[in-house]
Amino acid sequence: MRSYGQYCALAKALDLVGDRWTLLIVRELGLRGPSRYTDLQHGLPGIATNMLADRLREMEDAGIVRRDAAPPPVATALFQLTERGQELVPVLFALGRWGTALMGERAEGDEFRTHWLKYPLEQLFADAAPSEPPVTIELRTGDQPIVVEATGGAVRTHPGGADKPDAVVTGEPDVVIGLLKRRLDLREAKRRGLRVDGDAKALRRLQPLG
Amino acid sequence: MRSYGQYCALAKALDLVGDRWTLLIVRELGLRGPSRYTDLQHGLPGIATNMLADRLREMEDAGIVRRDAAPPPVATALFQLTERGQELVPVLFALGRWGTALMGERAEGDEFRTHWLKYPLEQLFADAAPSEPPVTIELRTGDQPIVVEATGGAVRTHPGGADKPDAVVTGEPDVVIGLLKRRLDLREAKRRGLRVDGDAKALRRLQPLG
DNA sequence: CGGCATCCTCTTTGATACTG
DNA sequence: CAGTATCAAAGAGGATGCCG
Repeated sequence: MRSYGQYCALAKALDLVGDRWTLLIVRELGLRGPSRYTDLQHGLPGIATNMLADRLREMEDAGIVRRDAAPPPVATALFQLTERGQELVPVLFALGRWGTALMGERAEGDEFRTHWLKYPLEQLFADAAPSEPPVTIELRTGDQPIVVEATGGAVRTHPGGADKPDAVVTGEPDVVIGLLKRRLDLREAKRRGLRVDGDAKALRRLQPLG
Repeated sequence: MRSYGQYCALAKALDLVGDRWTLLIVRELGLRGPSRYTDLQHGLPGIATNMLADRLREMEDAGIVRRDAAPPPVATALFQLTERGQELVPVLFALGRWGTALMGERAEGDEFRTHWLKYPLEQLFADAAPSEPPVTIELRTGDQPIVVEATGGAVRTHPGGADKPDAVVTGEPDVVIGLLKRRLDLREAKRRGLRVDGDAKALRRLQPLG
């Protein structure tokens, strides 16, 4: 990106991260930690392969990304955020929070990856009953399942299936999100193809913030 | 901007505000309030006139900007942020804070406008002596003077000259900023052409945060 | 003068094919 | 797997013209 040529902190920040795709690459690296090139491509549907290569090089030059040779069994390059790059995560939170208002119906053709839910779930929800025993909810709604845990006041997630979940929620991403954010009630969500197995009351532990 | 086509809050936000210049236009409108087209141009050195017109139209469609006909004596259009647009201000703060680390020497050819200092001064400084009487400092460093007031724990600014300032600081923007952020001491700043008239100790009231 | 619209050039992006 | 090469399309930048 050509520089804005303005002696202003915001403009200087945009000189480095204002390019198309750059902040989404930061999102991927923030969510996944050290990642292979192909994993990044999978998490960035729609990106052209030369774009990803260009951006990673520029971000390396900007001191946001570091490229390491992976240890022997893997033998491939791994990309990860530098410390300076990690400091961009609060920026993602601020922009993402602003963007949640835009997460209504899923537009036709919109891609979805389950791991994108991590930051929203952990940032924009609280555990409604901090003193109760933890609950575990498995969401099945994208390319892979994700486990959501409400424990001690906070919400944590990790990819994959749960061992003995209190509830399993299956459905389209926009319906699952609509239910969690309480824009849809359970009846309406079910009408839209959602299924809840196990204890539906466990869902009440996920308290939308803001 | 073409959509990323990703059902993700961050991607949806960037669909609306990820275009070149868009966030800087939000900065201007946030700093100035309702503004005329030409005032926006002045605060956005380097923007092409068609760019500004295009972006304002897109931002209007996106619900971020409202265009009003000004009341009779002015008889020109005024642009301002909608409520939704104002909600972007925390995003500017997050990105700007990240960008402050990039505010070292002013690169040759970098433009500067004094009013850009408002958010940094108010967000990134505190009043070091909340219980002391207020102090007023006038900065003369860009296209116009700006008054910085430390009062009751907080820092406030407004454009223009002060009535009876405790101190007046004159110099190049990067030197003034370096002094306030304490990357330069007074001796070094003076060597770089800075002048302080009045009570230099008043400057101690401006306490850099973070 | 304020507020754009047009025209043209140059750069960036995107799609696809190909390679070590 | 991890990119590079190529080419077409879209977007940005700059100059200038127009109109109330």
